[in-house]
Amino acid sequence: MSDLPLTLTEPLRHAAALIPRPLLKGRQTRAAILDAALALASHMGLEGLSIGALAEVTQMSKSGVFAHFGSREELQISVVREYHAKFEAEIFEPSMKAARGLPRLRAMYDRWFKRVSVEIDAGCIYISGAVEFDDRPGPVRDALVGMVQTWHAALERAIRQAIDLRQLKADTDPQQMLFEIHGLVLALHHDARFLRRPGADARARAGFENVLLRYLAIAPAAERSA
Amino acid sequence: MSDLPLTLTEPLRHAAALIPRPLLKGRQTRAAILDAALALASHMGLEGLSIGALAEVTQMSKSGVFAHFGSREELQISVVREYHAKFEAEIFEPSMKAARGLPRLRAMYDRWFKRVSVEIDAGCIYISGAVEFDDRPGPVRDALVGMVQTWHAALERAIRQAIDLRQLKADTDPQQMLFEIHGLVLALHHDARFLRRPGADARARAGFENVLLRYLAIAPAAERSA
DNA sequence: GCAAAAATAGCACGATCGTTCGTTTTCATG
DNA sequence: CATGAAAACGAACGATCGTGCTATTTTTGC
Repeated sequence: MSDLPLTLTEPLRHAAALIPRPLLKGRQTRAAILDAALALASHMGLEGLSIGALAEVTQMSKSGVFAHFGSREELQISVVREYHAKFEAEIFEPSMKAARGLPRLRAMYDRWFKRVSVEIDAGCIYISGAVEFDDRPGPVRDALVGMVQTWHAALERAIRQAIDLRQLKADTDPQQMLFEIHGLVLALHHDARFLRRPGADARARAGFENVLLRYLAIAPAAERSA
Repeated sequence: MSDLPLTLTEPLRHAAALIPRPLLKGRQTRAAILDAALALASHMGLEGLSIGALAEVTQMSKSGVFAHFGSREELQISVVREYHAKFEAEIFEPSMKAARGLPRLRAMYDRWFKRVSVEIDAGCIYISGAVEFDDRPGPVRDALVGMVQTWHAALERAIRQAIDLRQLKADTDPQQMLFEIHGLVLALHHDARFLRRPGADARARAGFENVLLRYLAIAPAAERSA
């Protein structure tokens, strides 16, 4: 029930995994369940996630799985949080090692982009969740919205820094640019996963360069890539 | 079961409604059910569409509703076909009255765009269906893919005509341009319906102009709009 | 209006859903 | 090793799902 503070980053999650403290076995099976739930939700969507199917996959009883979350809704929220944690660890944080401004924005887009297309089989829960819960109020939707906004804010920050560094035109509208970049990722997700059109990732890359071209302060030849 | 030929446009649907021929009452209640199903699927998704809820809404018995389609899957396919018919009638066909090339492309985008954002409450089934069925093989997915491809082909045709008419640069890659435009619509759907961000439609319009700006053969000042 | 046919209702089925409760097993620790 | 707590199980619940059946009602063609 009370599940660590509501912070989006949940910094304690990994710390608790390292220290062999109480680590009451429950926490690690909970993590295992969450792992399976994440995979399941990637294929069936958050709404398609069922406790019965989850119990079968994890070789547990339904009630055993259920006890870890207290309700289906809490399970869904936990899955969203878990996805967010992984997204931050694998997409956001590594990109922060790139230099501020354009290189960092590029790094973010590259990793985001790969997560949506190339990556083996996992569908992006941010995208599928957005469609599933755009009409369905409640805590699951709220959690999803919050985390997507966190990611968008990070992207917008990178854009603003690129403007401040004179890499992008001074009159660039960060939200407009973000909108266009986000559209490319959504189109990639659609074409690659749904239409299964080959070459979608090349078009997403080209699209990014095209967007950049429009907002870039100087000729592309002079740009330095990390 | 056998439900008129498999043609995507189903030209007989309306014709049958006009001629007071057999018009076995079943057809018109079927149409009423389909209407309700369309509204329901717009909110709950195609997977959230249940025969029980549909029976309640239409004030019929479950078996009465069921009899019209023979299976849930066939109901879903019928909903997809119905949506496609409406989409063609309200988006595609009116746009064909615009002049070939750029004006027609603009008309298509405008109507598409309005359908996704402004329009009262109906979520776009092409978009939600794409996410729901990207991982789920079967006839519903096949129907969806076919109809989305039909629409994309129409857009691509308009782009190619604009190239032939020298309105767009000769080296324009139609699929690339389509990809970018499609992304704008998806981003609009996401920002307007999920994030409920105000001004998303303005950004979608601006994005379209930006894409156009890149592929336009001549300076935008010289362009004539219908 | 009558008979044939089509449309709808009523009922029941097996399955699965989320959830509850009481028991049993497993674990962490004195 | 003993003991209390935590974790997992098993069975059952009410609800809803899609889908068969068999009546019953409504519509259609003559």
